[in-house]
Amino acid sequence: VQQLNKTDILTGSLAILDEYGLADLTMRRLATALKVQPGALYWHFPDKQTLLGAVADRILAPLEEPVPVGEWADQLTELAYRLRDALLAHRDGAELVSATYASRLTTSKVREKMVSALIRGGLARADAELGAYTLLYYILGHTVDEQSRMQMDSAGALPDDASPLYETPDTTARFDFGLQLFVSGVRARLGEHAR
Amino acid sequence: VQQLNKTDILTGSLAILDEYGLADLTMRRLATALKVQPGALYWHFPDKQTLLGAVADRILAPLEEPVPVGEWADQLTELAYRLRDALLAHRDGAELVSATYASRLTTSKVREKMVSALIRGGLARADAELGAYTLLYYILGHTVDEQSRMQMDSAGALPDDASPLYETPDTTARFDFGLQLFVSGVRARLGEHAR
DNA sequence: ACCTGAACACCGTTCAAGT
DNA sequence: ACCTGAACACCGTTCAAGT
Repeated sequence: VQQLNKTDILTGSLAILDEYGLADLTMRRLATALKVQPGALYWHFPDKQTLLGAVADRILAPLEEPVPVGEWADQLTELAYRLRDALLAHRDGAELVSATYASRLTTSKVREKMVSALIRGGLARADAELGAYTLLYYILGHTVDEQSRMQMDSAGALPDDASPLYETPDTTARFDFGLQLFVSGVRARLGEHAR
Repeated sequence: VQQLNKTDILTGSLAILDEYGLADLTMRRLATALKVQPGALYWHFPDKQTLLGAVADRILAPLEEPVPVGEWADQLTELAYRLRDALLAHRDGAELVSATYASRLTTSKVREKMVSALIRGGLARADAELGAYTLLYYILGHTVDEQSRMQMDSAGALPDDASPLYETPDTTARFDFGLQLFVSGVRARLGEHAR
């Protein structure tokens, strides 16, 4: 740890994120962890927002992997699961991405891949764009909720086996519900009914 | 403005929100606006989070109004539009609600009304609950995006008539797309095809 | 080019003490 | 019961000055 570079800063950011959460990911704490003065970070990144954007990119890196060929609906489902997995892979990952990716989402690779899948499915370009946004909003919203609940539960140290029975225990099934609802909606729009 | 009460505080909060935005809605600025010391606010609200929660409730108050009788899909559409309108009625309204309502959403009236509509439509209770979440996530995500874009545009003071042509100008139509996609998805799940 | 030292202008929250 | 005064423990950001 002699010469600071962007990669070190991002790695340090993810370490703090995973161990202490988004609220503790401050420029000053990050600087301390990197054994550097707070001002040093500003030589590499213009401001905190930009840094968080770069962290978000790192979190979403697994989505660069090409999705296997197949039916459009399967590809879409695959993309959705990958996105959710990437967000869940880091503490507060969903919150960070949805907070910093608000408008940058427009230029994200995931979105483009979803659009292509929808176009191959038969949607017009304009509809495919709107559809991709719809799915993205759902995935982010659901995952932020799921993750915050997970963390609340583990922090609450639930009284023994009193796990929340009132909820479907299988969060993946819950996620899949909305996902399949979306796919069904697209199918209906395409005039398909079978499957 | 002699004796401070919760209502005054909430009204003052909304005033700051509308005029300066969520970032400027701080306990200290609020106190100054109310001609009071910051500590005074803590006699009425335990912390900022709770205060913001109460502000969110005020923003969503219009949704208490009973929704007219009709087909379930129409009721759902009506609820969705009302929610969006309520969020758009205040600067950063969508952001504030989606940030503070993360888990409180579970106990919101809107959600319950959506659930009832979906049950009347024919979904099982468990599916109706999941469906309501799905719709809610979409509405919040879409509206946060829409509102932030609105504010970026008006701040950017677009070079004359160079309004964003690359996007569907009608944001309501964009919103409706995802909404109808959702309704179609539910219909498909119900085994309906007509309409 | 890259970082330190030190400051600036803020935050949310607490709490004794006043009325 | 309700609020003030004053502090505590933080923030993000800037920038002259050092190497």
